[in-house]
Amino acid sequence: MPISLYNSLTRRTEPFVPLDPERVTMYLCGPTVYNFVHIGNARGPVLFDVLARLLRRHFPHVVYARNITDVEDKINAAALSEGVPISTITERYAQAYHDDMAGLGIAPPDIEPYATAHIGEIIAMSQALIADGHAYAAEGHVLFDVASYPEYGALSGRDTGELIAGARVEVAPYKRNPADFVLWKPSPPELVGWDSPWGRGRPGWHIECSAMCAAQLGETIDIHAGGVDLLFPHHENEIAQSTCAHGGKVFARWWMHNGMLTFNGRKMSKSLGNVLLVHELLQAHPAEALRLRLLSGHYRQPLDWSESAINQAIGTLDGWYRVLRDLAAVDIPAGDRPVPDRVEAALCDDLNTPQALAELALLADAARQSGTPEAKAALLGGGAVLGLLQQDPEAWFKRGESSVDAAHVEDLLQQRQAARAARDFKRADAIRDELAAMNIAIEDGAQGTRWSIAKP
RNA sequence: GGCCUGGUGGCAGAGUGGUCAUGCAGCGGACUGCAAAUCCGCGUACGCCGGUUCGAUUCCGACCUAGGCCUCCA
Repeated sequence: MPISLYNSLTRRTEPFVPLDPERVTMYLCGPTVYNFVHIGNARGPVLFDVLARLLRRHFPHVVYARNITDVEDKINAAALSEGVPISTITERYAQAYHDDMAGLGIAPPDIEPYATAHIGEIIAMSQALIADGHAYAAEGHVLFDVASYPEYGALSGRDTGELIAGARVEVAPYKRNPADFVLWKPSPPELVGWDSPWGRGRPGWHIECSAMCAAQLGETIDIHAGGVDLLFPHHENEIAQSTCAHGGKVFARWWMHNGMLTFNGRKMSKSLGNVLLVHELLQAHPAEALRLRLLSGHYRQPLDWSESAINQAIGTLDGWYRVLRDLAAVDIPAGDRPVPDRVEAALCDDLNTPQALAELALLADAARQSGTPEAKAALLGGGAVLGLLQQDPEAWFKRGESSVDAAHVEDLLQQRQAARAARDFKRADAIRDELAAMNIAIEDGAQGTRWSIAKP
């Protein structure tokens, strides 16, 4: 089944054909580790995790890199305000990031390059750009000369003249052109810095990704992904740097951009301060519900986040897990869960996760009605490619169980059963009310009475 | 101001030139001691106005409106 992906560069959905089918390369712009990440930051990692899994099913060798930006001015600011070295900040938040990603069921990338481990490459790339007339040094800075690259603006659909006319870019006296951007900048003694041909300094943000891509994946990569907010200027600048540094070679063959997550209709961002942190959400909600919500809209569309949206996701998962619980006796070995064609087809169609979820709902329905091992295997297989339905159903329904006294619940259920047998329904209902007050929901079925946490 | 996306039933959210999205919630019925779950059934959905067409939610144009980027940002 061929994969088609929308390419931001051509603005069309095109059949995905890697440069080298034996080695498919993908890069996602990772976090700058100066703070906890919010749920909007997690949208890309979740989506491109699903994409990486899809690619791995189609190609024998996929190299997926997601970087850690561990040198950047915001890190410096955080380190300064806490009075600690930047490594204290970056190590703390890189660890938090890993915890958050794992919490959301995101598989680690194959490679996780750190910017500070690529300073040599960054300097070398800057030197190469200067040597070829694409960059210049001025007052301890190195700047990319936008005028030297006529294709600049191809990704974002802007032309250089328009950018200059925009006049909202920083105008610094050492810039030849207001649109020129920094590759290297000087560091005062109190800030982290590395020796370079231009004095002690630190890299600009854009070139870090270019250097890490080239070092880890090669000069031309198949897919470069990130949020649309990075499309300009970050990705535009990456293209300019990498293309010019590599003799005009195509930098990334596919550009993929996920839409923004909004909260109350506004983009969720640290600078706006309307953020919901992943590690806090993970404490309050089941991880799969967060993941389902992130996958429930098409990746290129904006997606709004709300409490009710999470509750809807929980309701959906309840239904699916109920099917699995009813089929608990049917054992499906982990290796015997094929990916259903219709789920695969949806994902192959430009990663249409909402369609894949609709297919999953139909599979759940089929499994509920037929109860066959094949149907259960299909449901599990479909869930797995989306990172859903990975838990034991009992665990799903009894999450948060530690807060209740299970023995006491069982005791009450036995008392209720006795009352029912004696046709003392008033007493039975009173016990049910008592359980409800304890946040326990019960269900009488052919196999006896089940209980679960009503609102974990 | 420039560039770009969207506006689908109570909510979420795909998709398509001409019978179906799907999920959550709701309503009616069956089942159940009653619930829950399950099963059956239900709701004149496609911003507004024109145009193209035998036929448009789907194509084209205008308008209204929401959001993103143009500055750090996933």
